[in-house]
Amino acid sequence: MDNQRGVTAKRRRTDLMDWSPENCSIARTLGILGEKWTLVVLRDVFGGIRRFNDLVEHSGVPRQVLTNRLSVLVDEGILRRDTYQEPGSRPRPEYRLTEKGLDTYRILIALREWGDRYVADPEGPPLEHVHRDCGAPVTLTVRCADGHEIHEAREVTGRPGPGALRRHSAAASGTA
Amino acid sequence: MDNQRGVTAKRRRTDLMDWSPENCSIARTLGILGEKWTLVVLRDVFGGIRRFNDLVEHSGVPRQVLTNRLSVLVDEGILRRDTYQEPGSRPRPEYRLTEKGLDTYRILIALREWGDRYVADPEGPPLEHVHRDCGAPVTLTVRCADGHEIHEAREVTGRPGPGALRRHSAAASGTA
DNA sequence: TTGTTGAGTCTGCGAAGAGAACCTAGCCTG
DNA sequence: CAGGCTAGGTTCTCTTCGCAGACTCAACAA
Repeated sequence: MDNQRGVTAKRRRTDLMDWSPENCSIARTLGILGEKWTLVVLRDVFGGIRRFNDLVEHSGVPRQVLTNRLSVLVDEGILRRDTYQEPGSRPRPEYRLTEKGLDTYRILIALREWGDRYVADPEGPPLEHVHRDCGAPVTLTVRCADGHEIHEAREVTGRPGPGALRRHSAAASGTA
Repeated sequence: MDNQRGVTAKRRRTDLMDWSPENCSIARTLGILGEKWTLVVLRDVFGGIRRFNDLVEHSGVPRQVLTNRLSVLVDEGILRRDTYQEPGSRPRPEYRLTEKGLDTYRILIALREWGDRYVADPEGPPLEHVHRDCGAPVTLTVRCADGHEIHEAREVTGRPGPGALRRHSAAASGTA
């Protein structure tokens, strides 16, 4: 349906438009972690809060939503249900991070760093991530495989990877 | 920083329980970026897709939701509404990242990395972030201020920062 | 004037979220 | 062994949000 002008494409489309977003890792990750309270729950579990009521109390998640999120996270293998028993109480479940769950820490650090920069109160950030061994605050660094350190978003660009899929509907603009 | 022995709190509460999550940078960031489609929109804008219909088509966001998200992002100063004019058409708005918006790239990279590792198809990831200058793929590194490179979540721990607020309800455990 | 195009609104239904009350095991005390 | 306590959910109701698809609106072109 492109009324070709001969030379210039009718619209200046980005390359990205030709690639399907259906298997995008970002979208898939958000499909698991992107629900409204999920990352808040993970934040608290990282902080050592592992029990249902503590999570309700601290994170402010509605109980029903927490029930739901916890079971999704367990199903996805991000949390695992463990059992603890306080003396004089019956055994109860607590929620702990799996390896897969632990690996979300970069996401949480990235969110915190952005928030510290743009939406923190003037007194400063309320939470710091520090190196357990030396106590120094940790930060994310972006680096390329050639060892260059990257400081600005503009230095980074996206390109289709090995699993990229062409879109069916995209009538490729003649470019090979 | 361990719980004082003398007190033996009735429950083994984490320190974190005593700190209010109300000014948490992660939660605030999620309050802005955490809606279901917001980061998908940003992903596409990073990829150079800037026009309403292109975003609808590529990202699959429902039009109404896109309208809403774009205006939130503009209000928050993450996107800015710019004007373009195709020859023979009237001026129309396009959406571009501000500095604040560009700075979300670490979040997107963190999400992609996690997704590539845990939810990608066997063919490999569909999208790569590469260094614009040298073409090498970029990755996130976690490092502490003392220069140690961190490879595991367990090496990182959280602690209250300068802006941390005690919770009203938390009966402080005697620690000054 | 009419048609076209990009960028949105309008409408209506179903799904999801927010609160608050209620239920359910074990353990303990009387 | 009845009754209460407690942590961890369920159930219920109400409101909001998401979503698809049709519709509107403002230049510009013919």
